[in-house]
Amino acid sequence: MNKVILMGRLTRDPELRYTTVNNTPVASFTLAVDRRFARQGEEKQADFFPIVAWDKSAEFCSKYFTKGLKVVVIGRLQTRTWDDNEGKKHYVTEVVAEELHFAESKKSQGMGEMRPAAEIAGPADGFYPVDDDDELPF
Amino acid sequence: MNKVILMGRLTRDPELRYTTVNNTPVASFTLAVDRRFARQGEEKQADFFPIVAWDKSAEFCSKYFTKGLKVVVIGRLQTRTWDDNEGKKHYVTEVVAEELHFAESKKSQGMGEMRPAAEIAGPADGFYPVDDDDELPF
Amino acid sequence: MNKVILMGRLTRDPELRYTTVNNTPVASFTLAVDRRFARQGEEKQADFFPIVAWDKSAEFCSKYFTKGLKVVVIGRLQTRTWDDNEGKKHYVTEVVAEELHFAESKKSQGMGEMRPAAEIAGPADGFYPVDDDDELPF
Amino acid sequence: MNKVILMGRLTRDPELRYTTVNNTPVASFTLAVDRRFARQGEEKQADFFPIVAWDKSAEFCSKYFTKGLKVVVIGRLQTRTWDDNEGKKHYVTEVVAEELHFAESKKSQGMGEMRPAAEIAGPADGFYPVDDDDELPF
DNA sequence: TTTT
DNA sequence: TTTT
Repeated sequence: MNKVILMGRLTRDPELRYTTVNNTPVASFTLAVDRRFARQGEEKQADFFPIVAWDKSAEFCSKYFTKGLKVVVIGRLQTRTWDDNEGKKHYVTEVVAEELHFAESKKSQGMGEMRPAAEIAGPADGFYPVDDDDELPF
Repeated sequence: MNKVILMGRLTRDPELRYTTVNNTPVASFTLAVDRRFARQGEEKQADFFPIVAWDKSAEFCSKYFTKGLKVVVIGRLQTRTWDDNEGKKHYVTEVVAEELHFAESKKSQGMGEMRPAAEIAGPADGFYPVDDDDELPF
Repeated sequence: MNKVILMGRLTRDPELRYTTVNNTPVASFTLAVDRRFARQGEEKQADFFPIVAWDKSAEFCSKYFTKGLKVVVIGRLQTRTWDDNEGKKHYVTEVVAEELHFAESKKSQGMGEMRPAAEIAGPADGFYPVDDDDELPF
Repeated sequence: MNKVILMGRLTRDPELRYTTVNNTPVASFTLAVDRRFARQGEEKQADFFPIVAWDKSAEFCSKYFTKGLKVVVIGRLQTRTWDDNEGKKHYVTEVVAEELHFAESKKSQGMGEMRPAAEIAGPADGFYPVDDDDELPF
């Protein structure tokens, strides 16, 4: 069992790429999540987490998510390693999105009513993403 | 382990009461949670869940939550029984709130900027600051 | 957003049925979830929640889950109404399983190694259950 | 909102330390979380996440958790930076434990019956009884 | 650098 | 008996 639920704001527009092997869409962005309200009126703090979305959800992201938007990400924690140019191994912990939701009405963005976003899943998964985002009326 | 995470809107203002024994504040309201977007373009559906909050969180609720507001409730599922006037036993499943968050900016309610809601907890608990991570000894 | 995570024990073997319309498999059982450890050594308490599983997961349940087994259920809360024989409306809150996991090794049940159970989903959903439970080596 | 739920095994005994400032107990360990069953019969994979627990829960950890034990960790994701001996900044994402549960009976460890683990919380917090629901005023 |  |  491995479940993560985050609510926060995009620090930038999602970046959409495609895997070289299967041409699978992958989107990535960073989510700024406010820490719990500190009582003594200290300055507001946030954590920044890398989010990865695959396939339909990758496309969904890059289509509807923009810098500053408040969203909910439900997914799983995953670790990835990469080697820097000195050949040193680095460990990155990121959230693989399984569900994406809007967390505030987007009138300010001219997108009308808020609604739950599509249910999504990764490519290495046994189940496949729903495409109900295709029916989103905007 | 028993954890529930819901995002939805209050169907009415929270109702604040006090226990007869310890005069503990208890707030209750109903949360309307939209079902996932129905594919065939059916009418939008929602589930309605009874939420109970205690102590600080009870007071917090009744102070800042109002009918129609979109909030996130994190808590635990619990079952309660009560007897109706015919002496029949009824079973109610409700969510005992452990954390409450605003899920949209509340400009319309004249509260300015959105911010993370107070962290709340059970009756024997209070607010507490969360800057503990500064002290990591390694 | 609507997410529930429960760990507990089956109070009875799951009951498997089929919908009259599509012949969709539906399994149901009750999960006994211990309340948080009370400090003063009071008697142990539990809550009892109705769980519903659909399709592949329904079959998975009725095949591998038995009375007394400790499992983790991840899913969503849902409300259902039914009318009793006096024509009175009743509201039931139940958990629709989306993922099922074993929570303890099942040597005592003669099933060898423990492993994460299949990822599953409901029938009214846009995505469909994985069938990796077919590859479970028992 | 920031919630993580993980089930996995300790890769080593927890390490208990104390902050220099307040002498607050801090325990840390790594949790190996199996990835969802790989379909093509690939070798089993796991992710490894750093867990941090404070105060009561730190002591609880170091007392009852041991290498190889299967546990459930509920907490929040957090980012921390540290500088290596070359003065380079490193980013670590870790899980701050808010609740800890045993996920399997521990007969092999000579502890008799399995039971729900103690509920734990942040530094300014303590244990608390949870029989509050008896007092519902309605 | 990892657990069963 | 329900919210936008």
